[in-house]
Amino acid sequence: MKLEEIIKPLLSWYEENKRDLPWRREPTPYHVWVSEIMLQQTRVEAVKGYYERFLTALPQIEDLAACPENKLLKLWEGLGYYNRVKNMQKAAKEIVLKYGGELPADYEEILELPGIGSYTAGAISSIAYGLKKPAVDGNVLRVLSRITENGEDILKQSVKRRVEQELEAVMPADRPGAFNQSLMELGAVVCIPNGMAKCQVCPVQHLCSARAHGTVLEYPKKAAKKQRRIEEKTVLLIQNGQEYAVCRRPDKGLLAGLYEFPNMDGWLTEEEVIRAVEALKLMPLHIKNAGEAKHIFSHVEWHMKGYVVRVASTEKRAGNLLFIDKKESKGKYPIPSAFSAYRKYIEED
DNA sequence: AATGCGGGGCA
DNA sequence: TGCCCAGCATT
Repeated sequence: MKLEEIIKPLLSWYEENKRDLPWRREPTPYHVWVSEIMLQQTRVEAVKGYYERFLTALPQIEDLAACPENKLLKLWEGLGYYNRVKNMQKAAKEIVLKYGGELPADYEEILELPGIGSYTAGAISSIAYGLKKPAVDGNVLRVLSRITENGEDILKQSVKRRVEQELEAVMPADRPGAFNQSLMELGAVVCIPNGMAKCQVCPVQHLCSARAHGTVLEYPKKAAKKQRRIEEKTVLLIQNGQEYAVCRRPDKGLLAGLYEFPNMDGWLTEEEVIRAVEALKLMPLHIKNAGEAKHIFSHVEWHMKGYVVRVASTEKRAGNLLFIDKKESKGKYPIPSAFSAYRKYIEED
């Protein structure tokens, strides 16, 4: 099978079957960029709402460059991988300074921007600028590994690099964006990752080696993942009248720069919690169990026990704690989904 | 080359 | 529960 045989059937199929997605309506470089960053390791359905809200709040690259960080993270709250949006703002500032507020129409220059790797650079180059550059993501690697029955580990960088070279050599110069999207679209709706691939409706089924041999479900091959570690935490919902305590996480590492409820490593007893609160120069009045919760990240699990602690204090700050008003703070502080089980304790009554 | 980085949907 | 998702940066 020659790789270029897939081009015509894929393009025809794509024109007939492509989904109506928000970022396909007006594919300006900025729009394509925002959508591609949001779509990194994130499903289309999860992105749709965020995409519309983000562009309504920040319609131009200049708006993104000038946005305060808390507002920026708030727009991303719940989407995950928060470095994506921080890098996007860094890039926006560079674009304003160096390129007059427009993304450069050049693959290598786009690739230099923070948060943009070969996939995203290829997607922007091909979809927004019509440049002949491949956009090889997980979908593309899966589809091609099945068509060619290639048993190499698609997580290896070397495999991705070779696929990029092979595609660039054969992809159509007149419709690079449609070609790239046709491969991804096929992976998303036909040659799907979980469950049964819909080979009966596949436009390249006659070219697919795995289909011919009944081995579709054996591809793609991937190396086994490392096991997650487990962390036990005690989460405090510290209430002082109409205010509750939050603190900002460090600038590096997990959930960097987001806000959280004060918490400590390990499971503390009520007595230990009382003493910990006193150590913060707060006077505990009452403590109540807030139950257990679990949150799973890709590389770690949090097993949390929560306590509601009512305190007496006139301080706005205690240590690195920040007491914020239940009403006034509404929508201001980005708090990750890991704490969603405990939000109800600090919402308005 | 290996690891860190979120969150949710689905088999 | 485990797997995967329109990946990238850092080490």
